[in-house]
Amino acid sequence: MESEGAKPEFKKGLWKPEEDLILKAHVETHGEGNWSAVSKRSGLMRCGKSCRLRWKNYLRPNIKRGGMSQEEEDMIIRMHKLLGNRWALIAGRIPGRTDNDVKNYWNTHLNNRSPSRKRKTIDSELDQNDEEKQTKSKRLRSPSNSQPTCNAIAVGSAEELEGKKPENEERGGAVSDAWIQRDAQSMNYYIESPMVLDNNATTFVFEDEPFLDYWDSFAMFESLGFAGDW
DNA sequence: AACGGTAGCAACCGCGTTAGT
DNA sequence: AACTAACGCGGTTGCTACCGT
Repeated sequence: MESEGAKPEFKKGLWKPEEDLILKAHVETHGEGNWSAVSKRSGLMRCGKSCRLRWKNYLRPNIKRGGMSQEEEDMIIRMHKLLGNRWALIAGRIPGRTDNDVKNYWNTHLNNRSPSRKRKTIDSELDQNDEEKQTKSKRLRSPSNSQPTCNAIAVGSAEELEGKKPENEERGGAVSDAWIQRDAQSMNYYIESPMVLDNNATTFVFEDEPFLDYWDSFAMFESLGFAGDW
């Protein structure tokens, strides 16, 4: 029962190129932040939230468009194993990719179960036949339609990656620590079922190597605060 | 060629957290 | 300390393009 005129009518739906230009120009001159003021100052009839999202997911510099590389895909898989649905955290490890990107990619390419999308995919068993079906479908269009080859890479724990303990367990879903073995003496984690990929850009861990030695520097940095904890 | 079904992306919504007053 | 506004995140939905029949 909002009285007319009480609150401005914000535009919804897809952004037009000219709106993008306005927003981009505005942010470039005024900087990020204070999104609620952006619509007023810029003349865009979009709510601040919408502006922020558009900037963050699309207009920001260094945003990567296009399909995920095999490296990125592997990274997503590994990180999801660790962190669950913490898309922002996962995206933070993949330069140029946004949480929305990662989330969408996971839901469409990697997560066969696709729980949020209740389309009639018929069988709930999701066996190998499912893969056949998918192969028949649009996945063929994708240049990188190969299934993930990495299904067992997990290092550290979600707490380590975040540098804190999760306040809310249910948020972010299941974090599988089952992959991780910890050496009581060396106090290092080991992968239980590692898969070694010949790829320098990623941080896969060899069976006999303590993961900290291989973890990327950013993660290392983040872990430091936690490392003294135990 | 037309139609229906589906995948994929973009954007919205609701809620929790944080910062400012 | 309490309240409010802004921000950030994850879940969900809408729309469009594409594919198979």
